[in-house]
Amino acid sequence: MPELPEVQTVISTLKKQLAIKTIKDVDVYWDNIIAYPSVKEFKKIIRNKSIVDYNRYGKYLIFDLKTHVMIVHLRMEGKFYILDEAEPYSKHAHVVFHLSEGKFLQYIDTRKFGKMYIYEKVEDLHSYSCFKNIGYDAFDVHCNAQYLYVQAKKSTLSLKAFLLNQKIMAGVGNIYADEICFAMRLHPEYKVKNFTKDDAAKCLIETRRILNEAINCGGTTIRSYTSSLKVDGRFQLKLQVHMRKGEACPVCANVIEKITVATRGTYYCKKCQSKKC
DNA sequence: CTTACCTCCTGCCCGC
DNA sequence: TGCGGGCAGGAGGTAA
Repeated sequence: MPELPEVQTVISTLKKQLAIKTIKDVDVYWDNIIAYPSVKEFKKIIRNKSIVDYNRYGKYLIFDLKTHVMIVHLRMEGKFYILDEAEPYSKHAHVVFHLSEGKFLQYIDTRKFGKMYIYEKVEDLHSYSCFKNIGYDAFDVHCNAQYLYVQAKKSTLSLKAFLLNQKIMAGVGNIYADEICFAMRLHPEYKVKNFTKDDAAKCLIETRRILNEAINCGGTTIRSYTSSLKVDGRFQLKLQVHMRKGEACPVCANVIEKITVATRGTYYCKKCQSKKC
């Protein structure tokens, strides 16, 4: 599923492959993808708007339409394909943007969980209603060790749930949460209330290191893309524990286990990540 | 305040 | 082979 690094890769690719384009029209084949405003309003606002920039916050893509912004969350399986006029639509294309210069931008999403929003552009991102429960992006300057320490000390959450909580820090999903727990050598159920200042600092350092590695990985695959944009699991090659049930821990060779933490499938090494309280 | 559970969806995997 | 059931999962919602 697309987490911060995958979203960053999509943004970089859109920026490179589309640059500035005008949206001539939009087709919506599944209304529930459009979260705000109504489908009718969405279509009306977007027509003849130019996309002047592409940005990211947490796991959200932000299309800068000068007077407005279009914000997209890919959720589980959302992806964008850039097509030329003659190419056929995918059967999972739920929203199709007709762009200038004969380009089409298809939004593909087999599970239809993704969401799109359009707002009038304002200075403060957090005033968009879709961001009202979104905390600082993992790379935001406000997301520092002291901030994480304060959040951890007043939280009842386990480390994994803390990392997944977008209200605290935005961008980490199920895959990278497992990798961060492993890098910290802490059990995913470790209560973050027990964090020391060093733990908070390490949490931030490992989070950013892992996300950056994944971004660099995604970045290197871009040049092999043709007309379509796909973010597949190339980073999986580098995953230490996630999806590795039954395999040997890369550090101690103990068998990696799968449990459920915060209702999510969670992979960890019992030996390396034993500290649990 | 927290926590537990439901909803949205489809593809895939399992057992029969 | 095919059919039913269970499962996975980000985030928002509601109930307790």
